[in-house]
Amino acid sequence: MDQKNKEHDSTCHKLLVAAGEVFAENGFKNTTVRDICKRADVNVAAVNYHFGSKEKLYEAVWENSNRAAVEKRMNELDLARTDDPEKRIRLFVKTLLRNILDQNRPEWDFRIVAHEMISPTAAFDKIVDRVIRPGFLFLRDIVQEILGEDVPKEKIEKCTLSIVGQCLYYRFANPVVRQLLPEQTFDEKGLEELADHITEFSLSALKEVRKGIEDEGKR
Amino acid sequence: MDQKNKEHDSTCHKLLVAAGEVFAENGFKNTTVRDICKRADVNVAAVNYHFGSKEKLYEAVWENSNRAAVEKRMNELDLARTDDPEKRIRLFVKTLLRNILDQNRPEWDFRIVAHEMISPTAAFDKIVDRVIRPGFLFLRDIVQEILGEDVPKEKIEKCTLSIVGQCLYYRFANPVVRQLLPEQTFDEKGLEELADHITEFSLSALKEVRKGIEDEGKR
DNA sequence: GACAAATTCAAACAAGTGTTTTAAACATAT
DNA sequence: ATATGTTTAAAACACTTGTTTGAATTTGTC
Repeated sequence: MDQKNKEHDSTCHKLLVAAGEVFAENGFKNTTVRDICKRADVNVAAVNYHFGSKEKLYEAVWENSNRAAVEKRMNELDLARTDDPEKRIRLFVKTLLRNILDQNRPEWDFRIVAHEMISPTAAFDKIVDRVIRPGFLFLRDIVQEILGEDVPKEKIEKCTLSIVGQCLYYRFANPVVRQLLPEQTFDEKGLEELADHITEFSLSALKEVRKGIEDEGKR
Repeated sequence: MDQKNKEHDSTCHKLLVAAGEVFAENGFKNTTVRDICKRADVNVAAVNYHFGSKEKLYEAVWENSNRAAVEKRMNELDLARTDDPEKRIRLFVKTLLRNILDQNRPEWDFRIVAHEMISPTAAFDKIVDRVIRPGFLFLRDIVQEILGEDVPKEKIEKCTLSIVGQCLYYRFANPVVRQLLPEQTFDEKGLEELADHITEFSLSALKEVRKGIEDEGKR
């Protein structure tokens, strides 16, 4: 509502920061405005005064955090425009894993996405259109390039999701992974190894898929 | 608490059924005992009378649904004991997808699991030990068999998660998939195609991984 | 049928929720 | 300095939450 005040310790700004953290931890419904205000060190009434309602604060948090995050991610992806497709996939996987798993950068965007996934709010459509679909299309085009022109659209899309699925599993099922594979770390080294594995696994599969299509073409 | 009453229209039983559905839809925190009781067509006090608390009802729901589900799933898997590894993977993928995606069977177990994933309750450890780990080990052994003895444990585990990751992505990110790929269906035909794709993709990758290991061994 | 135990029910309770109110504190411009 | 509009603060409000109460009803047993 009142977003002109962006100074670093204005009530507005403190609320946006605190709300982002708490929403990410607990989801929309499980978060109380009192929790947010306590963390922001701000009066309870501030939420409704500055944003109108808890819901509008949620939207503002998303709107605000998203702009920067999406921009950054698209920049990371653009870095890889010039390389050959295989290197681009490697970079895509690596930056995706870093974005969703690196514990050093408190990018809680993805935690909010995870919550949205099972109980969507009004923000859901925006999320898909602005952060998920661009990444999907980016990867799809690379897969397309590797598989060639003769591969049906559906196959390309399924292969694309097979790649992102391998990555996102570690985010969505993170507690499971930690219990199943206690020795797996998510520091720089762990992420690197994971990215290498997923890339190798996926490129191997893509290569075979293409071979299969070509053989089919010859018959 | 009082689980001797298992007749199909006892208050206890009605509560367990209704609670399962509502918990699956909304998670633990977002579910109200009044919602549950309304759906069960039962008085509000019944929850506390029969189960002691909302929390104990949640545990009872899990305990109850789980026994049958796990047993069924293990039976499905056992069916594939005799076949060759590739066929076993195909069957594993197919039954997994069916369990988590088939909209005809109201197996809401996985929806509860999804909720547990982002805000775990006390039930989480049981979930991993009783339903997730057995499936993981089952698949891991097949992957082991395909890749051979010389492959390091970590590689085998990563490959295993690459396979289940492809499947579970369609569960966790289901709303995204529906928006990204509107033409993808989850009926019998759609699941079949999906299972075929994931199996083909994964087996291709595994084959290449093994080849890579063997080549490395020769050097 | 009568008695006791188990169960159901409507109502109320205490605690927690988002929001509103009212007044005080603050800033800014004349 | 005064007046005006903006921001903060404490308290209260209306509502929902899980839970409890105590009476009514059903059930089981002799």
